[in-house]
Amino acid sequence: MNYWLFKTEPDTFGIDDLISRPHQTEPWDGVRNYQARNFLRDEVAQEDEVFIYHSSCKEVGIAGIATVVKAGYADETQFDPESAYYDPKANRTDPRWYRVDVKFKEKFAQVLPLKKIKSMPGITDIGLVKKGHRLSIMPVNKDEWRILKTAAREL
DNA sequence: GCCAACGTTGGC
DNA sequence: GCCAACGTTGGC
Repeated sequence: MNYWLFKTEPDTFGIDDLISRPHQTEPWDGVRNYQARNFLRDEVAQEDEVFIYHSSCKEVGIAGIATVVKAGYADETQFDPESAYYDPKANRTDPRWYRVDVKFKEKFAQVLPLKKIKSMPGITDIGLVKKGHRLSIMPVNKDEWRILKTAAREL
């Protein structure tokens, strides 16, 4: 089992939106970065766990946890001319963009702030604290997953 | 709104 | 395949 961090802008779709969805489940679509796409297509597996990270908002940080309930499959929005994520160069025989389905698991009482994450001694590997921190889908190693989850629950 | 740190595009 | 120009992300 692997661990991940998915970024989202809560003004558009945050952890509360995930909670209010039918079955508390939502396709994680609209990812349009090749490195992030490769993770979604090749590595994110059913039952993996995911930190839901809120960006570009008042309280930047990790808001909760979701579980992957469906591994990578074609992101339907790439084929939809009405969608903001439409990609005219995409084709169905060889989809360019992928998504997974995630289901809500846990919401922390408070968001674990980015500032705090950066100050934690054991947290040196996660993409948030390194260069290349703009990736919207990033792996989290097992040790840092445990440290961050524990810290978030103790807030 | 600023701007650093990227990623992508396209001319050559 | 290089790289300048351009676009986007995201913290502050």
